[in-house]
Amino acid sequence: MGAIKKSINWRDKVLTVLRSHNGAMSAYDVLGKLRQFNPKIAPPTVYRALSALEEQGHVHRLESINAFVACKCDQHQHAPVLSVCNDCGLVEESIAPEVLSALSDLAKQSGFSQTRQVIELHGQCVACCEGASP
Amino acid sequence: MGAIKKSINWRDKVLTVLRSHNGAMSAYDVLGKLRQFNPKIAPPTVYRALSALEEQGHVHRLESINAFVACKCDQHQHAPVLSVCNDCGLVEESIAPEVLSALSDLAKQSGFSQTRQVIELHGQCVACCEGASP
DNA sequence: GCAAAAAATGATATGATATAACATAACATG
DNA sequence: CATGTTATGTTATATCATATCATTTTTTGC
Repeated sequence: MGAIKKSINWRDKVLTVLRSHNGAMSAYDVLGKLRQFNPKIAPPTVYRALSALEEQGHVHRLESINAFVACKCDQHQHAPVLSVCNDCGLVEESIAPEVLSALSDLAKQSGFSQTRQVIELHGQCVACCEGASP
Repeated sequence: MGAIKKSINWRDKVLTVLRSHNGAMSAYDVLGKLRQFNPKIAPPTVYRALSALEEQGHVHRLESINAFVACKCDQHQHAPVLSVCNDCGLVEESIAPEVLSALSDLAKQSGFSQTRQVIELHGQCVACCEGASP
């Protein structure tokens, strides 16, 4: 009984924020958005939510730009290839079994026991390619 | 006009420091080492040297751990696969044409014009695999 | 040689990213 | 309710990186 302060589920809010963007967001971008609701929210809260979401596969971290993006397929146990457009910031997520198997072969050859793959491409997305070369 | 350098060449020193380590070093690790010679050296100097070395292909940046490693083959135009041992920190560098071509195929399919590839594996190196499973 | 231009380096400050450490609150369970 | 577990809040700080502008060095053209 009594006035129980219900805890806020930051994971859901973080995920909602990420899903409302096409491109990647930094943790502090997310923090900024969340502060619109609760000005007192601190970085660890966001990072904890992001870590949990990443473990669950709802969010991917873009290692090469220190940013995060909502998973768009929500369906895979495999590492995605993340393609980042230099021009518009769009992030495409691809499942690429052939890339992964080539990596497995490589690892096997050198006896490296891989537990995690980071595969990121930088360049121009279709729209920006076309727009840029008239 | 000879190509003789008279000022301190931090690039060479940074490269020497990196080459003297098997694993990756953070920029500030390198900075620490260089301060043994010149206590006044500042972060931008190190980052500038690292950027130049990376452009020249003498150094690779490990995006997923914010660290740097000396290139061991010094011979390629192609993006390497960098495998980082979680246990001992060793970084292996591999040339993997099949991985790259699988990535090219993928990019072509989606119309993404790739200009840079980041491919990093995390796991256990051979030595640590064997050591860890008696 | 020497001055102007270009490149590299030095120095200060700050921005951006991320986590350690500990406190408090919520919740499940016997 | 006591207890253990997990999530969240809070403070502080660690870590990574660059903007900016001053100074020095190197190159270039004569």
